Amino acid sequence: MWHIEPEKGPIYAQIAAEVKRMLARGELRPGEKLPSARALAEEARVNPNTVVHAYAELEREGITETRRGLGTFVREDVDVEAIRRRELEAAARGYLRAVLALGLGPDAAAKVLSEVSVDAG
Amino acid sequence: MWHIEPEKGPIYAQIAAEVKRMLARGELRPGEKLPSARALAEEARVNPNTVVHAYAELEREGITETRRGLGTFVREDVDVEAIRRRELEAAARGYLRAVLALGLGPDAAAKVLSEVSVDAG
DNA sequence: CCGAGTGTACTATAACGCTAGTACACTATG
DNA sequence: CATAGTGTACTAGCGTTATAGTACACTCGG
Repeated sequence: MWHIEPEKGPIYAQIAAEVKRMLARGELRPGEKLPSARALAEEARVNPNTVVHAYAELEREGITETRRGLGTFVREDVDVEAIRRRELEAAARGYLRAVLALGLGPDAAAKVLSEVSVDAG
Repeated sequence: MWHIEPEKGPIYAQIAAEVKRMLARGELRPGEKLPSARALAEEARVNPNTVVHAYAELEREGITETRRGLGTFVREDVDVEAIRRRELEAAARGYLRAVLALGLGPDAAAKVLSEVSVDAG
């Protein structure tokens, strides 16, 4: 679950993104407690400071709240659907931008998308 | 043309990617000379060393060749279509992976793609 | 031969992300 | 009160990326 790829950008950002994805998938719900910074750091083989950084980022975005001595929790009032939509559209825009930058159009974007698979190759 | 966004990953990687995109779009052809490191550095408001780094990366990938005292050139034998295809599929796979990570399927990926536009929002 | 343009090779500095380690404050539970 | 679990706040060091500056080697054209 908490597997980190050091090659793909800042670790703290990956952790924050994974939390958002878990919310979008329903594996994490409003009000639920996230793993403690120390626990998640150990599980993901990462420095506790890095997890703290990730949690701070999530709090900055209004997704979590931190209760000193208690832990970090998903806020009760998060709009999960909005988060999913936002992440989804950001990914789609990024893809579309990349395709246009290659001099091709939305049609090509859709076509290639239907042809690829996620595994290597 | 050579506008760099410091927020989006290593500058040298952005420069290398832009060269590949120009190849894919036909704005740069096999045998053509790239701007000198110093010239491109000035135009992109970037350090010459950074451009050298980018060109070295392109050479490592077999896309360019460097002739000392002359400049850096696109190799005559580059397969432009292969580069375009590779970049395109990499983008598509990245998008698809992101959508699947959100707990949705290829159908949703296609649907959202058809709805978004590249400009903000 | 000379000069301009080019790539190459260094040194040094700085910011950022990450790691490592330590100490302290707060909360709940026994 | 004592303890365990938690968040918070530091200091220090490392590697990568980028900047700045300098010097040198090569190629071409005049």
